[in-house]
Parts: sequence; C-alpha cells; structure tokens
Amino acid sequence: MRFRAVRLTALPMSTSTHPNRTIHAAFAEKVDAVLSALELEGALPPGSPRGNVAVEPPRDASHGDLATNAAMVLAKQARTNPRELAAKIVEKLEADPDVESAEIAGPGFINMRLSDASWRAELAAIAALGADYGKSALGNGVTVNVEYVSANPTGPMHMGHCRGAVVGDALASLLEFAGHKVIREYYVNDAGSQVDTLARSAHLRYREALGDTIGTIPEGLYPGDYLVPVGVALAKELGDRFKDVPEEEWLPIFRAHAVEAMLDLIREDLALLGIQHDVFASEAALQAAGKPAEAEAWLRQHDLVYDGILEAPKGKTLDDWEPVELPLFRSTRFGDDQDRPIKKSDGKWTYFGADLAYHFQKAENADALIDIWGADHSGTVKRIKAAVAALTEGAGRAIAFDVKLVQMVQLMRAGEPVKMSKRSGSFVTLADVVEEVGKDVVRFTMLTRKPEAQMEFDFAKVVEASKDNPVFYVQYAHARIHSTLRKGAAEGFSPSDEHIGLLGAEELDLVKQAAQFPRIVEAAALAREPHRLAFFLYELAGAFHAYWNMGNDNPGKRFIIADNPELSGARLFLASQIGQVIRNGLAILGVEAVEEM
RNA sequence: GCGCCCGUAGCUCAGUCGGAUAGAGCAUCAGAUUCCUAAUCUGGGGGCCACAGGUUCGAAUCCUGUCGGGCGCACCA
Repeated sequence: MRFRAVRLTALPMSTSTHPNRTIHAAFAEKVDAVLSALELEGALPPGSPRGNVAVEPPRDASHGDLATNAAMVLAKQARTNPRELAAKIVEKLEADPDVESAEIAGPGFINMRLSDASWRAELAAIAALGADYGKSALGNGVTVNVEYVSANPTGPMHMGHCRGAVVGDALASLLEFAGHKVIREYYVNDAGSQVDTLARSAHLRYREALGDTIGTIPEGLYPGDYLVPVGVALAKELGDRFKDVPEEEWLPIFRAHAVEAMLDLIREDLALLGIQHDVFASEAALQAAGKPAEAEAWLRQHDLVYDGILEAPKGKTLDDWEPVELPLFRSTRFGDDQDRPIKKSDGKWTYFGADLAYHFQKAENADALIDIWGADHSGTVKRIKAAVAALTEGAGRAIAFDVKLVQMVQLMRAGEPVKMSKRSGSFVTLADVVEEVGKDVVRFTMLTRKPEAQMEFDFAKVVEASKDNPVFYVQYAHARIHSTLRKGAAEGFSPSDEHIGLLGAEELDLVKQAAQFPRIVEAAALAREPHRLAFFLYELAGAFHAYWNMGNDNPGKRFIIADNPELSGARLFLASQIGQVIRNGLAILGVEAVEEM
C-alpha cells in the first residue's frame, strides 16, 4: 500500500544538529570509562549492563556537583556490596585532574566535586557556542511530525485552542533544538458537516451583502460577525447569480471560499502567537485522493475491517439508537474497548475513517508522530493509536506515535471565571487575549504548568510586573543583564574571558546552574515536556537575581567594580553568558528576550 | 456502568527513564531596607506526597485496588 502526500506545501529545513559535549556529558563519559577499566581489571564482569547508571547533579547541592549511583546498580553483578565497589570507582575518579573530590555517601552514592577550572571552561563554552549552546544531537535527525491546533476552519481561534497551540509549537521548537527534524502540521477538517454549516452561514451573509434582510441568524448557523466580510467578498466576486438558486449549486463553491477565508483568519491569529505551520493538510483533499478508501481496502485484506453491528452504549440511554451494519475497524485488537466505524450509514467517512488515513499519510513523511489534542478528545486516543499501529506495523514500518492531551484553561478575571458560550458566539478570542496581555505572557503562562493538568489564566495576575509573575521575572533578569552590560560599556568595561580565573564560588554557582541547560533540554525533549524549560528559566533567573541582590549590601559583589577592570570584565562576561542561556531557553519557548523593560 | 487525565504545604504548582533529610512562589510569622543595581531583601513555621496493599537495596514516582475531582463515552468533530 502506498499513500501520496496531499498538499505537502513545504518540507522543513533541516536543523543543524550541534553535537557539543557539555560538562555533564563529559563526566558521564569519565564514569563510563572508569567502569570499563574496572571490567578490564576483573572487578566487574565484562559487559555488565549499565543502562541504569546515572550521572547527574544531586538534589542537594551540598552533596557536590555530580553524583552517580553506579556502585549501587552494579554491586550485585560485581558480587560485592555497593560501598566496596564505590571505593574502587572513587580511586580511579580521583586520579582525574578535573575531579576535585569524590566521596562515598549513604548507601553507595559517589559524590563528585568538579574542579573550578572545568566550570570556567564550561562558561567559556557557553560563549563559544552562543545560540547553539544546549543544542543536542539526541534527535539524531529523526523526523518528527507534530500536529497541533487543527481547529475546525469555521471561525477565528478562541482561547480553547490557545494552550494546545502554544504547547505544540514549543514542543516542536524543543525537538528541533534537540536534534530532530520537525514538521509542524495543521489538519484542516474541511470535509465534515461543520464546514457545510459554515458555507450556509456564509451564503446568508452573501445575501445580506446583496441587500437581503436576514434578521436574526437562524439556530444552527454560525452567528459571528467575522462572516460579514466573507459575504461581502463573495458578493463582489460572484455577483448575485447564487442568490436564489438551490443549495446544491452554491454549497461547494461557498464552502471552499469560506474555508479559505477562515484559514486566513486562523493563520493571522496564529501569527499573533508567533506560530507558523509547515503544512496545512486538507481532509477534503485527502478524501478526494481516495486515501481512506485505500486504507479500508488494505485493512479489509488483512481482516482488520469487517462489516458489523455496534452494541448499544452502556450506562447511557439513547432513544433513537438502532442497530446498523457499518464497516468497523478492529481496534479492540490493539487495546481499544470497542471496534470503531470508519464509515457512516450514509456512506460518508466518519471522522475516524479519514483520520486513520491521514495518520498513515503523515507516517510516510516522518519517523515519529505527535498529536496535540484537547482533553475533550481523550476518548478517541485508543482508536487512533490502534489505527496507527495497524497501518504502520502492517506496512512493515512501526512508527512511534504519541498523543499529548492538553487540559482546558479556565479564564479568570480578578478571581471570577469568565463566562464563555459558543452558542451565543460570546467566546473570548485568542486575538483579544493577545492584544490585552501580549504574546509573551500568553506563551510563557501556558508553559508554566504541565499540559495535562488543568490551569487557570487570570488576566490580572498574568500582567503583574513583580517577582510573583514568572514571565516578568525571567524577562527582567535578561533585561537587567543587558542594562548592566550597557552601563559597563558606558564606563569603559566590556565582557572578557581573560580573567575568569577571578570568578569565585558564588559566581561559579551561577555557571553550574546555567550549565544544567543542555541536560534540561534533553530531558524535556525525551519526555516531550517543554514546560520543564520554563521552570528551569525561572530558577536560573532567580539565581541571577539573588546574586544581584548581594550587590545591594556588598558593593564588592557588583558586576561593575570601578577600580578593577579585570574583575569587572570577568563578571560582565559571566552576566553575558547567563543572558545567553536565558535567551536560548526563551527562544525555544517562543518568548522574546527583551533588553529593556 | 466503562475509558482517559489529575490528587504533593492553607492556596497555585514543580519534582530528573525509582535515589540521599520531598521543593518553589503566594499567604502567614519574625527581622532588614527607602540607598537606586527601580519594579524589595534575609530567615522561620507549615507535609500521612488522597487511602490501602504490592514490586526492591531504595517508591511522591512503577503495579493492583479503593476514595475524590475533571473530561469523554453510538455514525458528531
């Protein structure tokens, strides 16, 4: 079976993966080398699996810079107890000039302190890599298709779409930064009954534009004003020849026009958030190209689609339920609770029937798929996972597929919920919110909670300029760094790595915190959780502000020391690199790193 | 009735493929500060990680069950 791409308007540019070795990766390799040496000496059986060996910063900084559980994980295989094995590991680690100290703690942890020189080298590495600092080769060029937003093209975007849009976009950027090729895709549901409703609503506005009195918009049609200009445009372009003719004659034409107009609206809304998709995939085009039929034929051939009758839903009474024979996909074979119809009794494809073919099409151009959905679609996750498994495994190429559910956002205004009603058309649009609070606030706020948790979005809290507001706090740190650099320049000081040997423990603590960035990027990418970056940035900003505050009481801790150009240069260099890391992180989240506030 | 997500401090939330004494902000309490590196600072108290079992050197984290909240549950999208 072979599907061709439908309207694959653009292929993503390949991201340059930048395999830079971070300090954490370098020390993980050192530990690994020690273990290999121990194998050669016979202290460890050769080929001991090391999958569970971790080298990471301990939770409690007083334990040192890095800790490893290697001795505890491998003690059993070495037929010894963890502390004894740890002693052997420690002996070898201590021989490394970059290891200041290595100690055994608790049940067999090994705590390491790294030399100041290695932290200074990491600081220099941030400067050398600049915007590339933190990039990872983790993704290994694997192409990931991230499908997000995919709102029905029946009107402008409202706040219900916003969280998924931001999370999806940040995730896409994160994966790119971590070495993946990414396709940002939007699935356009332009084949269902909703776009027919849209077409009828547009026709009404068209008649209105031609002078008909339309009165109140009938129940079941979209009442929003945004269709008025669509009607005007249609009247201008088509004249009055579709005014009094049967629906069959104008519906497809009006539908196509209206959908295109709505997509323009949506693209504008997305642009306000800084979001741009690579591909808008049309459901109608997919169907016109016969993709669902191809999928059905293939599935029937493999006994994965059959004609059957659905059982009546349990725990719910439906007055008009009657048994009907439909083509059903055997999703139960892949863990779903029920087989699912791919066609309706009128012969048209169900949403699922088309979606199944659509996912297979995506799988043809990518190695892994991610869908970002609203939590109200949680019930359909199993069936689509089943479909992807059936189609891709059947085609001999199993594809990693992940559905991320994004919970609803409760809009609040000064503690009171904002009422939204779709029926009356009084929903809060995304454009209104962005206009009121700004793109950066919307994006960052949406990323300060894990997506699967419900969240509140309070207009009042979110624009507050204080340290209680994470967006402000992080941006302020960056702005503060730049104002310091400006001030330094005005006084004749510029950042320089010449004397970074002058930086002491408190300054290096800042470096240690910033040096976590590459790890956080990888962990967030693996977990597909961009919000981890937001928390990291908040903490890094906090550490920077805390250091800054020391300068209030102790002028010797300020960045600019008038009579000490060497130290000033080194500290400004430090500040500049902290700024670089904040900038890199904010760039992934799509939030501007402002230089002034 | 079934499925998915969630349950961590008074509140809003983090918590690294299982790791050491479970963290942050708000609120509260006690101090500092009115200087300019504006849009505060330092510190304290506060926890049965919903509950009960299980897995193992070790569980907030994994598994099972119970309770509570959200979302969804014929061919809609």
